[in-house]
Amino acid sequence: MGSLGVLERMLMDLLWSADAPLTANELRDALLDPAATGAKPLATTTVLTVLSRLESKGFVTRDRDSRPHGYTAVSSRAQHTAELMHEVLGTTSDRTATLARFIGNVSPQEAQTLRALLESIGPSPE
Amino acid sequence: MGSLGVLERMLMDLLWSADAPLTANELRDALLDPAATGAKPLATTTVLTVLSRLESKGFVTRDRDSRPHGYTAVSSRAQHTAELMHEVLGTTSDRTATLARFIGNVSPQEAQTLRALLESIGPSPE
DNA sequence: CGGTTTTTCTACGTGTCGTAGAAGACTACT
DNA sequence: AGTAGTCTTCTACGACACGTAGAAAAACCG
Repeated sequence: MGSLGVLERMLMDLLWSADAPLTANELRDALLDPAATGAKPLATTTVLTVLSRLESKGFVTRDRDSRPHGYTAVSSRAQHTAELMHEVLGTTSDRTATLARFIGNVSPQEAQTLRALLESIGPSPE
Repeated sequence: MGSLGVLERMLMDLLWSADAPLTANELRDALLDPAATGAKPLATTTVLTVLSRLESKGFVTRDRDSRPHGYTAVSSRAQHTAELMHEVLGTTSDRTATLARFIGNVSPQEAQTLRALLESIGPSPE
């Protein structure tokens, strides 16, 4: 599946949370900031390599003109996750049954959220 | 993620479609049946190895008493897929936004299905 | 008991990912 | 423009998951 490794995932999380392009060094530093709980410093090249892989997988774009290349997530975290969910859903032939199990496990609040979302998409035909 | 390899997936598909436990040889044969389009025969041991891995991952159980061990999927395909979807959903912090994107991409028919399912789970207030 | 079938153990090749050094390209400052 | 510093690319290696399967051990059947 189009899943991500651990480091890849951490970088994507940072890029998703950022509202502007980030450079490799900014990302490397950001990986140490929070708590620094046993966080070992990564080589910049490590970050660069992973960013390249993410680029070739289509998850990030880089601005090749600005010199410290700025990296940006292609789609939002929500978008990406939703796509993954659809991908997973697509692996089954029994979509309705799957959705039933899926719905059967959401919290009441989320059920409410879903109802609202379905309303907004296309008002329920009475 | 708890995803499966190609062969693992094919075996799970067979087990999910079966209503009775299958043996390794039955599974190996089943992998050739359909079309046989470039399907190369697998060694029985290959199937056994993968089944063992699937067992240790908790996806199948085997009946160790009957002699050609009978293998059975632990949960239905729908159940498994739904769990995967929840797993994916759990990787985001922004669950509502993710659900919004998810709902935004379902077909109208499926939206209808979802409405019905949400109704049955707990009638919409009002 | 002996042959056949089944299971377990072990292993190897490939692909992906984390990791990073070395070399090359680019920027900036003097 | 030249040199020092920074950034990127190239290349590589170890670890792990998975597809693949042989060899050996265990169990079954006649």
